[in-house]
Amino acid sequence: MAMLTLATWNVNSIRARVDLLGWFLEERSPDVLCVQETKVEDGKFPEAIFERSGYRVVHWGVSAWNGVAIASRLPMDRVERGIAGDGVGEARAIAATIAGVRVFSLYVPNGRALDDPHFVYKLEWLSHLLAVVKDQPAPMVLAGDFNVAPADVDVYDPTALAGATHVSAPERRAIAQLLEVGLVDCASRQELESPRFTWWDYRQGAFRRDMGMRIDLVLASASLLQPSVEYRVDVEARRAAKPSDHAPVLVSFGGWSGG
DNA sequence: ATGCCAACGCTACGTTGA
Repeated sequence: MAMLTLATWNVNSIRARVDLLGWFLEERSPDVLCVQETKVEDGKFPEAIFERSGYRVVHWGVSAWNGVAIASRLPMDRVERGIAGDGVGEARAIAATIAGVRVFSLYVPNGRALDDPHFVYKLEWLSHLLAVVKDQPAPMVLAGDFNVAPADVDVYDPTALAGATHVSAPERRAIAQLLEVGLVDCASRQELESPRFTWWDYRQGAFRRDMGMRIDLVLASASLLQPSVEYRVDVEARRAAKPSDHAPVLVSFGGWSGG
């Protein structure tokens, strides 16, 4: 079988995105889709969206906040909720093994402000993630909304964002540490024509003005990117009616094949 | 400094998001 394509998408409520998600699965048809911010409890999760397009799906969510899922056309093994696999705490991580690759769908805490206790929680959560990655044998893929723009080029205006979350040194250090233990930021191989940003605020016509940030990341074991990799941001999904404020990111891995 | 938009929930406006 040919290379596998993985997508990640913060849908900002899966029930509000049923039609657009159905379109995405049919038109883009990734082998694997990592979803964040489903904002729904497990009992009300709309599994049928995935099943009618030929996907199986695993989800961890609670009412209203957070919520993560992985949908796959291939079998999923060793499903674990939470980055410790303990299924406690906020529903921000779910993992499964697909065709020999450990896949994580991640929704990193926002942080709110640099002097907010939630920011400490964000850094601790990322530190815990690093420990999990160090213990996890390659190959793996970390996909999701990291709520960190790794570099100044990943935001529309670094000056305007000075002092804000998502761009601070400790947050960027946490991402750099993930790269130091063997993961590669797939956007570093992006096609020139792909838009850079993955999130644009709903307000003030930010999308039209391309006032965005790249905060949705796909970090993968280096072996998966050989002999080839393709990366793109699906800006059409952000341009659609009733969009999420995030666009999907799609990565095709030459070093990952199923079946 | 705030609202600008969107989504949620014991349908009404406070909370969260980034």
